[in-house]
Amino acid sequence: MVKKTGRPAYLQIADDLREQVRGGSLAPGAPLPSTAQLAEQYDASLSVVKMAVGILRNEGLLIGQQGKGVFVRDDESSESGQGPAVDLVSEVIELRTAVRDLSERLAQVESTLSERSDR
Amino acid sequence: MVKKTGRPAYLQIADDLREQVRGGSLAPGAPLPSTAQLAEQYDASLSVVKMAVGILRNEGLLIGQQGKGVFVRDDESSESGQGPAVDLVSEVIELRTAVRDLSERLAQVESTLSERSDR
DNA sequence: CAGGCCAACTAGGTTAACCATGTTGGTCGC
DNA sequence: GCGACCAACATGGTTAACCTAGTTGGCCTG
Repeated sequence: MVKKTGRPAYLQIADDLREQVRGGSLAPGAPLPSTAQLAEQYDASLSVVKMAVGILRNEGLLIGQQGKGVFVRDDESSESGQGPAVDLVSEVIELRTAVRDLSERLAQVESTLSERSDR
Repeated sequence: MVKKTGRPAYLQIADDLREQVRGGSLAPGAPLPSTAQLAEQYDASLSVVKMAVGILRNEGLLIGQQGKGVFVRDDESSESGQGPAVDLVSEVIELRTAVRDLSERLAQVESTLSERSDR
């Protein structure tokens, strides 16, 4: 499953899961496959899957419950008063992570470029 | 250094570093201590330090450069507060600004590259 | 002295193992 | 039947090891 692009596997899986949530393939409140099942699906190790889930958990997109599983964040479950639709929120989160990733990569390119022009 | 609170060590370290950046103790563009040094400072393993740095890197707060070190991001314009539940409208505005900034920087890099390949 | 090579650093990705903790379902004894 | 227990599963945190790759400085050779 993991493509041979330079992008690390755990980010690829995180992107894919984020896309599934945003696209509705994983509905709010729905459980994700277990870590072991995800590892088999993506043909990846348990470690990278745990990393990917950890990222999305950190972003607030997923909520893990020990002993039960990992679930797509549900508005009602997390907070009562809620504003915009989940679609918009997750899309903004996705865009934000994409922008940050691009920003970092560009900064690295710029850095190496300036370094080489100095010498 | 790591307190025995329920909060995991890698989050404690990430919080501490984030606070140092926000408080100016780590100036924009300044390098962080190496992973090994941070591990010694916090009396933690290399793994948890790498996790903490990875989180802040994912947030866009830090930028890692292989072989050199990890640096505090100096670009203040496209950096948005990583606090969750930010107003969606302002978030979109910030993202739009960030995309425009990235486009300009990318164009600059591309032109530099083409000039260089011409000669 | 000049240039190249190499050893010692750096970050970063991946994997595997161990442990803690929580949930669930089935079985066994009463 | 009912309750207690237990095995199997789940997430989550931590650690260690191995590998890739980039940078830097020093040493050695020509």
